[in-house]
Amino acid sequence: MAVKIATWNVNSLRARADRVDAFLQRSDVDVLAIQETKCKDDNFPWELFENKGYEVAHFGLNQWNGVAIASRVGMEDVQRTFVDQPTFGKGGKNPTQEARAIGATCGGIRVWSLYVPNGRSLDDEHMPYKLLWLSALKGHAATLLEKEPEAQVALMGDWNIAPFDDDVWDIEYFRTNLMTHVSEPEREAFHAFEEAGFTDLARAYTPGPGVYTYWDYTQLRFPKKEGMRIDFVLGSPALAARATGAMIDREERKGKGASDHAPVIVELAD
DNA sequence: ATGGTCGCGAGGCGA
Repeated sequence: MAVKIATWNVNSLRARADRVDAFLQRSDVDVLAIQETKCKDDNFPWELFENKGYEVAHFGLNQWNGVAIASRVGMEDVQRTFVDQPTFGKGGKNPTQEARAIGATCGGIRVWSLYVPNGRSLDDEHMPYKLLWLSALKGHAATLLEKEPEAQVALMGDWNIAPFDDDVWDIEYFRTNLMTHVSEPEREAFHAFEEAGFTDLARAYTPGPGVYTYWDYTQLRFPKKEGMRIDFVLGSPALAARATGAMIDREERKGKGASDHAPVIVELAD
């Protein structure tokens, strides 16, 4: 069965409920990986998905982070946090597992909805956390393929990394201002997934330059076309072999009440 | 105009 899978950082599911509803309606996706739900189970809009025939699994601990998977092709073996997922506590105090990863098997695909730590600044303690988090995730993903080389795995989410210079509107601006998302350690952490056998399933169908998935709310970044490509669907070899198309729903970034991220959709053949 | 925008939740943090 041909399926469509998508990832979208909604920046609050409650604030974006109507937009998510409309997106499901028009996109016809079978699986949606959501990031930044910004809620707990108590105030998660379950009916939004159930009314449309989707099963949904959520992992949210507080008003920050929060990840979910909605699927109408099955939802098995839900897993909250991956093996050896690092913890974080500001100033090293009270380190806790954050709600940044949820996995489930949907239609034979091991789907992970991922919200990679931001890093905040190059010299912030959040940056080593980000790098360690990615290293541990890569370890988990590589283990999946060692156990089952033909496994269909989709690592989908907000990676908070722009892997190539063309993935930001002006690399010199980022370099000059010592900005995150483009540093070599971050890029190496991303490319390690490719070395482990994973492929960016959307890029071949959405070539740059000037193609982005995120635009900052400030400084008129969207109308000025100053964005970043930081949301990705990385597929294992068996999944990559099924990819037939992809699109970035840039229209979703327009208008009042938009998330700062656009959905990334990947089409898979039988 | 040395900021400019969001969301959460009720002041400041996170992005």
